[in-house]
Amino acid sequence: MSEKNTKGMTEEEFLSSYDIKAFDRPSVTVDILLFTISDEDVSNYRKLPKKSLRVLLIKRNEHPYLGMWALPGGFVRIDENLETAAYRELKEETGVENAYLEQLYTYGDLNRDPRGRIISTSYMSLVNKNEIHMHAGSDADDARWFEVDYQLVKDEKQETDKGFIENKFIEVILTNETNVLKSMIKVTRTVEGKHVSYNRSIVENDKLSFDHGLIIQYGIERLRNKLEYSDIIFHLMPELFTLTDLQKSYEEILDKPLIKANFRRKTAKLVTETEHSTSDVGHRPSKLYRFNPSWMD
Amino acid sequence: MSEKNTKGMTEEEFLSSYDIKAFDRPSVTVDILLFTISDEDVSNYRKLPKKSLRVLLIKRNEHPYLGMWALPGGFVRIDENLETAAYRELKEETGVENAYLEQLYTYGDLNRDPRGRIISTSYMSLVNKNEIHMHAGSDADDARWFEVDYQLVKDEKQETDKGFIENKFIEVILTNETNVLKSMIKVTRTVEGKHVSYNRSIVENDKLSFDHGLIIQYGIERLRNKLEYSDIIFHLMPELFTLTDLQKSYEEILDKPLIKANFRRKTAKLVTETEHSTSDVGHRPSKLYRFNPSWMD
DNA sequence: GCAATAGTGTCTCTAAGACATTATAAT
DNA sequence: ATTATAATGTCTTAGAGACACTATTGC
Repeated sequence: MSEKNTKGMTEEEFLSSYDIKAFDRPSVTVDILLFTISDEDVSNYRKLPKKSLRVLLIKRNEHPYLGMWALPGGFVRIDENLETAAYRELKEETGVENAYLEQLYTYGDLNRDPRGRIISTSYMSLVNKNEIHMHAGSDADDARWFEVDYQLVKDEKQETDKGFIENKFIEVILTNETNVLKSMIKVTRTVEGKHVSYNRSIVENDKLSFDHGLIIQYGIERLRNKLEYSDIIFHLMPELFTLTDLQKSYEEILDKPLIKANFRRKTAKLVTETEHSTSDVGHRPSKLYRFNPSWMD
Repeated sequence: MSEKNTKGMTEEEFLSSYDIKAFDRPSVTVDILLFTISDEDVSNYRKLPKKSLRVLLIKRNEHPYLGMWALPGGFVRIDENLETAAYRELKEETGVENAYLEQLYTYGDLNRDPRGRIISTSYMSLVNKNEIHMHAGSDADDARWFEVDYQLVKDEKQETDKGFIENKFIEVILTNETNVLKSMIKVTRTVEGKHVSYNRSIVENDKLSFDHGLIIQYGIERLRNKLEYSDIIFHLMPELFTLTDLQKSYEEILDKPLIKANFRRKTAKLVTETEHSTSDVGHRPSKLYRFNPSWMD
């Protein structure tokens, strides 16, 4: 097209004279919230192992937050897509190449990073523990899995003259053999007449870097919601699994018990029975199932 | 904390020597997807007006995409939060100050903007038509509402050796007294074994700038989903409304008819009856309701 | 009376939830 | 036989969906 702008310039003329660096720009990073489910050790030979939801964190070996724990991530290169950057970081930290990856939210507050104005897009990734081959990357000499604990601590509601303010305090506790990290998140819902607004902030932070507590809390919420209406759980499962495994995984993430018969009815269309079954488990063996990706039809 | 890094620097020393501009950085913009619902003119004195979902677009008066239509938005300043930038742009373009605003998605593909590497975070805003006082801003001499039409044109599924590929073609048509804009979006779902991936791309674009067709399509999907489990519809409604108004608004967004009695049962807890009612409508008057923000309890 | 919308009653069907019963492996 | 899990049956209840019927206004 050879249309001209108000200064009589064609598109080519405009673009060649356009200096995108004339304005000061923020830096952009990606942060990866990598979840997996693993089995805890069992005491009794005939008992099944308990499932535990875990998140991968990296011990920072540089300022700021030196020695504290952070989500894997890093700067987006000028010549790579946002999603490509996320996949690259994921691979650098975990060796996983084809993992499920979903964009979560972009954090852009002014003072979230002491190094300067840094905007970060967070991604959630789900992997099955068996498919990970960890090898510490260049800026990650210390990557570890942390067990996730999530609970609503307080839910208060104050009446105001025009409506009300509701504050939910959610505590996220991340545990490891040697570390306990905590973050308390305040989710505020302000209602004034028909105007509603939400705000999330960190009110307490223990050994977690940046605003990563916020990202983790948001990610857990997203994961829980998506469990109810999507099939993402299967990214956390191995190729073959028992229905009890599947149920325990749901229960661990949602943090509530489910009734077996009902659970099986609801998930029946999502899975396909295979020829295989468990053996040597100290009790009745269980059929193994696999995910049925055509369940939507 | 006075811990030192591997080079023996304290945090202060590190930060003062840290040059965040050493790496080339992208530019960051926000784009606002502003929806409203308006009444179409009526022919018959006793008939109610039809509802129509509309989106605000701005005619570009500069390269690139000179003369085409784009979402309102602009560069994020180095000294403002991401959300603040979105609110600022929204106010500049529409005069609306307290509107509902929700982050949608961040687009970061390499070649989405011919001016250079630009990453854009999109926001969805919902306003009631009565509360808008339009006044064209500096780089927006031409802001107009477009009626939104959205339809699934084709849904094809091909078997592959390891699974299948599903392509959905969705056409978004934006109409105005003088313009018809179109965008065809392809949503691809690739299933290979248990690995599933999604991809969205524009396959046809008529008079719409950048990847804005993609943003609009995604926004409509988000809006539809949220209608089902949240109360955002009320941001599109006036202070007082009839249940029929509310129902027609749902129907317009979801693009399907609802059954009155069922609709009223389901929305009953979301609203409060008032003393007021309509009058001079050429048929039985209707009670007016208002949103009940405490419906969650 | 009529056109158009307002508002309510009720039947059916499905799915969620709760609970109970039977089955089968390892020791 | 005991223990722990596997697998299925069935009753109840809540809610979605479909449809029918009555009510009220302006002209």
